[in-house]
Amino acid sequence: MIEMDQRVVDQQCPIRDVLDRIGDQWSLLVLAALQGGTKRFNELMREIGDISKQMLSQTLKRLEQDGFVLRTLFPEVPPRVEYALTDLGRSFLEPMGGLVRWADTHHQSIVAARRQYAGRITEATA
Amino acid sequence: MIEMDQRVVDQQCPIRDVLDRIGDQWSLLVLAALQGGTKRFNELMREIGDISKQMLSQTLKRLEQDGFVLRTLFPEVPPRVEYALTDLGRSFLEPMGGLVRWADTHHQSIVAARRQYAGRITEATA
DNA sequence: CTGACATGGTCTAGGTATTGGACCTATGCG
DNA sequence: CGCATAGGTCCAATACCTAGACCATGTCAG
Repeated sequence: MIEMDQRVVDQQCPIRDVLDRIGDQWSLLVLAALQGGTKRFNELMREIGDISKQMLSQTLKRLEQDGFVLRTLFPEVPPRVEYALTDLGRSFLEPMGGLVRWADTHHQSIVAARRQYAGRITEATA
Repeated sequence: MIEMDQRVVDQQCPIRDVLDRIGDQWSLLVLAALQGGTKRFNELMREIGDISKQMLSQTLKRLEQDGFVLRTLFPEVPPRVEYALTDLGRSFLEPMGGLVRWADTHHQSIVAARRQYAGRITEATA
């Protein structure tokens, strides 16, 4: 069995703490976007597409706070702000890569499961 | 570089689709709880602790829909329902284990980053 | 016989989070 | 002057989530 035990479910555990942070709607996406290199705020907005300014701002703030991302403000006008992954952030790309590879490999099974489920529902209500 | 490219950020891509599903507040936790074996509804409630019935119900329904979890209803009174991981669900434990290991290893760095950030803020506003 | 209890949910009311859009700063450009 | 630009913040409206009441039905205590 994989090294993942009861602690995951314990509300006080470090793993839960980390999972709660990255397990939100946007953090993984922002990290994925930054994986391509340093990016500016609006660049991230465009790239992710359907994230609101406020959420992007908040997500970046939390990622910065937790040490995944480095924020650099160039005091020009209009201001320029660059976001880049820290070493910690880059190290996170590895387990995240595993997740992404899994998603890529098993996506078909998931789509199939959804179709089958929809089928079952239709049957049941018919 | 890890095999994770621009597609991650594309809203139509399979990876994004999967990430959106597991990237909610509870899915990972439920999967972690089920990793220990078949569980009943209230057992999951107790184990996770701070999840509401509605969210647990909804999360389980989605996980079932996507083929991660198998739901078995025993038509007794009071009804008994058991939730177990499918093969797909079990296969997901592997990349998830990577994530958990990373969290465990780097938690200290994150806590340190938070402390440092708090320090900086205090400085800036002082 | 009456009534409480148990399970696995669903429904509703109220609170919290998220969204889209207006607005702000300050300068350069026509 | 007046608009554009970059990176946000603020607010109102909306979506989401929570706690708790409620449902069905059979079993067991009294």
